[in-house]
Amino acid sequence: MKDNNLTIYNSLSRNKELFKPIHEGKVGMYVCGPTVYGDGHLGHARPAITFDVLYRYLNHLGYKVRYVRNITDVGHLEHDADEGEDKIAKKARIEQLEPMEVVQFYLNRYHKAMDALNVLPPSIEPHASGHIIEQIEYIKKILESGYAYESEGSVYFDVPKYNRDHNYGKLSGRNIEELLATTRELDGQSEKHNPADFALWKKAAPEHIMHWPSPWSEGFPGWHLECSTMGEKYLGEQFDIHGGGMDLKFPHHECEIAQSVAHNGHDTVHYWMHNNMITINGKKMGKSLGNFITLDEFFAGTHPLLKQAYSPMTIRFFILQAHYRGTVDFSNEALQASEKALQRMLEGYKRLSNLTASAASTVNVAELWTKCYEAIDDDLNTPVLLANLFEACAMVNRINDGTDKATEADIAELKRLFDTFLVEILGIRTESGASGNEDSLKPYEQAVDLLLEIRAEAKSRKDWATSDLIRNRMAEMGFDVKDTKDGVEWHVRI
RNA sequence: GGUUCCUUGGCCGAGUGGUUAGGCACCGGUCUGCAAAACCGUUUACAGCAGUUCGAUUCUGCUAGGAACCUCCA
Repeated sequence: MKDNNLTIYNSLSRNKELFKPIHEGKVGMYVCGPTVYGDGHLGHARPAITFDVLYRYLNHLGYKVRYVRNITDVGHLEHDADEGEDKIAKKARIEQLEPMEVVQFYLNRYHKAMDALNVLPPSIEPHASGHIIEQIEYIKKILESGYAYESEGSVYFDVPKYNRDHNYGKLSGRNIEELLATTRELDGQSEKHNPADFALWKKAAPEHIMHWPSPWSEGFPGWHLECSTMGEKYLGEQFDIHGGGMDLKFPHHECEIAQSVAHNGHDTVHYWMHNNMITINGKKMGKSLGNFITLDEFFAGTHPLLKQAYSPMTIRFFILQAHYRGTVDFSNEALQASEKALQRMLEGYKRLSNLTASAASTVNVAELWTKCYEAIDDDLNTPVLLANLFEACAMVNRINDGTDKATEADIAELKRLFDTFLVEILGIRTESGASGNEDSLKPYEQAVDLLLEIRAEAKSRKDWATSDLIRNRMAEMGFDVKDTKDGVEWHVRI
């Protein structure tokens, strides 16, 4: 177990706080996952990567982490549908597919994209549809506590009543009393007692495809219930970290807090973390605005707004170059800059293996270690961590050029620095996606070396035409070939 | 209308009451068959106004512009 100096910005206190787990040596974290009725877009990559880095870092520190990320495959009502039709059910009907077929289709694609981005799978990935019984039990208990009421086969959470005993709005900073006072008269005929009330259980309309039996009606669970239920089921009545996008703060997370308090009598989550949005032309990239670019479109370069394809690692690097609590604006220019920056970093990493050791060092590697830990400890300041790693890169290059010297021990420490922070914690892949184990890559590498031998031979005859042909054609295939004073360097662009 | 937040050099993007962010691009030099990379060097900042201060990009207030949430959203 390492010393823990990790500070986390807690949305609840609006301050950076030193991270202290509830149970010594263990961390429970829950992150709101995707609703699987469409392909994941760049915005979905943000929380996945942000909390992947947190997960990786907590593991690095020696914690035993249980990371739960849910799959929403039921329960989100569609606003513009009169009957409160389930989004997944609606899409299924349009496409003449079983709802679960749609879920599975998009879930598989989501997993594939996450894998490409080198996002580690969570410990548990529970589906809302697989926890209907738990959600019904959860509702029963809230009804017993008196903070919910049944109405026309649906069950609603009684926000005004809850707010009299507790503070509804403490996470999002909303003054709910004003809201209650101003909106009360407008909505007299609703089955809700108050417009601010939200559904825990919703009676299904006859044409609604996904529904389950319950004590109140044939229906489906409310919008916010799954996270409270599954979080508690897998992490307990109290756990350490709950993450998600900033757009979920209200009402989703606020409702979660209310549900949990009504259910257990106390708060569940110690640290609330929210990643900011990715914007496009200054506006949030989102499903409802229709201004999103899917991850697959980025990888293939097929969207009209894209000037080229961007590799998954470029996307990951791009996201890590900004702090998770700030917005980050999409543009081809920014992505291209990230692509080049990533290449620079990877070349430095690669060079590390071929450095020549000296008797004494002119570099200070220990200081870099300290600075890297300080950066990640400071509320996951990945841009500063990357800046430090670029400093390490420059160090490697200077040692390579002979402008600086390093002992064998320092070179090993430098290598360990990259392996720890770049590979293990930031999750940057340093090898191209070529699949297969080391042994199966051997023939391929030998073939490349052979090709470059022929080129070297051509060069020695000053046959520039042949030499450049090989280099140019290889560049088209995705190889970078560079002549250095010590020979040729090559790698596959990631 | 309510709540919260943002405005940094050509672009992206950190950070701080006085001292280098970093990346990309640009320019000059070294190296090179050419290129690329690398190294050395140079250049371009903190929206505007007022205040607090010995000193503010950093604190306070106002103005302008922009965003998120208040409805499904990562």
